[in-house]
Amino acid sequence: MVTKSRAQPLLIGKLAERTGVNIETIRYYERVSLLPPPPRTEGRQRAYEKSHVQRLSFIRRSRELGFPLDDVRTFLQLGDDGNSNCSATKGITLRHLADVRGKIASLKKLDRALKDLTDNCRPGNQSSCSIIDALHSGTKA
Amino acid sequence: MVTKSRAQPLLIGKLAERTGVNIETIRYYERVSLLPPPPRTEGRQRAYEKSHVQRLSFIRRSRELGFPLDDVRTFLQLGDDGNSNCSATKGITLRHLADVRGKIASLKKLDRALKDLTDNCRPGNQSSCSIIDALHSGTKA
DNA sequence: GCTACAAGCTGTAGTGGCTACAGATGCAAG
DNA sequence: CTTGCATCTGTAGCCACTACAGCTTGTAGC
Repeated sequence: MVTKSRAQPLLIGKLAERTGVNIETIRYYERVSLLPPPPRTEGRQRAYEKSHVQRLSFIRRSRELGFPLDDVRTFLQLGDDGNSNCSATKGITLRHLADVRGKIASLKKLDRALKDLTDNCRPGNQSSCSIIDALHSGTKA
Repeated sequence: MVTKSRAQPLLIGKLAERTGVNIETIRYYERVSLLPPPPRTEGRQRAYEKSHVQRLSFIRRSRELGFPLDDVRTFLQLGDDGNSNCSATKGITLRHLADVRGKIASLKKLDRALKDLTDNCRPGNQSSCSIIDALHSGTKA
């Protein structure tokens, strides 16, 4: 068994497997300049290295936290510049948190409205439907 | 003062004003067969009637409740068929409600994770940023 | 009638963040 | 040599709009 002194590059399928990111998505990230174009093999296949695994994992974790790609790009640039400008990062994160909370609030309103609608709906009893009626009349329940 | 025995048709701008739906959106709804093509004036401008106001308001209320256009289309068809099939309507609404609740749940997870991230972040103290660090290392806080 | 200008028209492209092809290569095993 | 999988490029589709370019129609004032 020969021990390799250097890790050899990963083809895109392996990178996808290690990071849990779809192959098509990886190529998409390259196209939109989130992931730098990797070196290629002789046969023009992408040959990734450790740094790509790290960068892509970073992107994936950011996406799992719901950051838009533009924010992820900013995070990456801050990192690349050496100064991971902390207050800028915090600002972005706080804005995103506010956004998430706004979405929760409006979804909760929907939840209540939809619950009212279904609670008042008893199919089979009458010819009309209270949900359809509500949508027609503009009343909330 | 002459009283008109029939309401005269609305041009698209007036319909938009009355229903609160964007003009471009109205034309879009026509294109995707949510709103039937209205008769036209001599100059080929859309001339809407009361029924269009009602139908468009129905769509707007459905959209405010977050129903996808396909669901709205189904609701409208049920109405057009005369039998506003109540159990079908309720089924769609319950599915949508479940969807909304799923979204709330995942946004709440995001909320917690983002809050942890920002709580632990105190800019200015050190050169690195705990948020960026967390995104790199994959820890939750 | 003429001139502005508003309002309407059609058709197309862009948004975000992927995802799904089609059709052409690359590459390793049998 | 062939099979069959992986990868390649480029394009189109998803959702529900929104924005724009470039045109025609309608209206109000002079």
